[in-house]
Amino acid sequence: MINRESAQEPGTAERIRDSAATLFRQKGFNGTSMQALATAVGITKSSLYHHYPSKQALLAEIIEVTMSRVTPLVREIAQSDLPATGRLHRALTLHTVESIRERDYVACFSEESRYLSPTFMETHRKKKGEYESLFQKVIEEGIDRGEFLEQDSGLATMALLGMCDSVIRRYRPTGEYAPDEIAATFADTAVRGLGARDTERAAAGEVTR
Amino acid sequence: MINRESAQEPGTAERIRDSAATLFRQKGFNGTSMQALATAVGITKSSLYHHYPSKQALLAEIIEVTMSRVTPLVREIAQSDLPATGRLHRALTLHTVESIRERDYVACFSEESRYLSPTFMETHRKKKGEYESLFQKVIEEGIDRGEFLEQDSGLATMALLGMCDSVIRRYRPTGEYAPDEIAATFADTAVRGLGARDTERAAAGEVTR
DNA sequence: GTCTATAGGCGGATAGAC
DNA sequence: GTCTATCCGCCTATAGAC
Repeated sequence: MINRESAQEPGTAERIRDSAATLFRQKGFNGTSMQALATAVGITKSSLYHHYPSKQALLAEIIEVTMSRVTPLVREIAQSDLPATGRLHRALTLHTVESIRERDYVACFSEESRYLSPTFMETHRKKKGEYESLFQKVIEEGIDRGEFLEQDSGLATMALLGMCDSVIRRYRPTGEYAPDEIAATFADTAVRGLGARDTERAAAGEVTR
Repeated sequence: MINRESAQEPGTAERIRDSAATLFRQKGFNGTSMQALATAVGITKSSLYHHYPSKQALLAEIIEVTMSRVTPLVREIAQSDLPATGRLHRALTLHTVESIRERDYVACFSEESRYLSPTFMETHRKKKGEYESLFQKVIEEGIDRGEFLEQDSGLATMALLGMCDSVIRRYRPTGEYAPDEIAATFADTAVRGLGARDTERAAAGEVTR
């Protein structure tokens, strides 16, 4: 049994998905036409519909693939054996690095998912909630153990994920900052923002990706 | 000389602008048709063009109005006589409260400005840079005076503004949090994230709006 | 699996009457 | 300042040949 997906040559469906993610991030979902996508891929507009039943389904697929890939990685960190401070730092670093490394896909997830039709949206909302609750639980544990200051964990989760998500809009690959540098700095600022005592030790458990 | 703009009854141009801001935030610039806007205002599509020459000009006007209103308020705080920590806290609180209170307009500024045509974009980029540099300068002063930890002020500005901007996407007016509460909490988290020693004193200079 | 051709509607914008 | 009528191009999506 050969696993085509994880292998070398990308199939047409995957090339379409990649180009779509890039265009959706650059021009927005509603600013990208199927014609423009077809041109980018190098096939005709009609051929797209052989691989995906609709533009909506294509967006949904991009988002789904992203969630399915990143969620387990964050879950593993969140459920590991470190102090909450270290787990939060590692999870946020991973989240931020992925947001830069796979920015086309992640941008579709965080910026363009609002254009999902009601059917797709329902599924998406649930999975996104589960993903963010991974972070919130770590924050709650950190508060309970006295690693972080007493505070509302919902607002804290909003603040920290909002901060890290912003790299998608603000990061420029030509810029002066390396992805790892940004991710580490953001995670530092984040855990310090919750009132963590020893940011240094938290950073020690950094992910290298 | 009567100032029409600041008075009671909004003219048609202003009603169009308000409706447009609401729709652009909800459905996105490219997801909002001139027909939908006309219906929301209660006039015909053609009548819109008597007040604004194009959809682009309408978006540009919304963004311009927002910048012109908020920038002086932040500038006054940034150039006031408080320690950097207090100035940053007050400025971020104002920024966040405004992002909630005038979310339709601010969302057009922060989320939809990317759809501006090159002509309008150039002007916008400059003014946005000036606005954000107000925050960056306060952060730099805070670092120089030892109020904040030694760090890259550009990344810090990205992180903090990204965090506060996220309320636009994440805040739900039906939610459990009051605007002031969110703004104060975010500002607390932000200045703490830079390593400010006394967040309490910073919060003392809170804005009430 | 890709193509040509086309359906059928909606997009932004304009002309010109009142 | 608002209307009706209209231009024309582009939109998503489908039919059906190869």
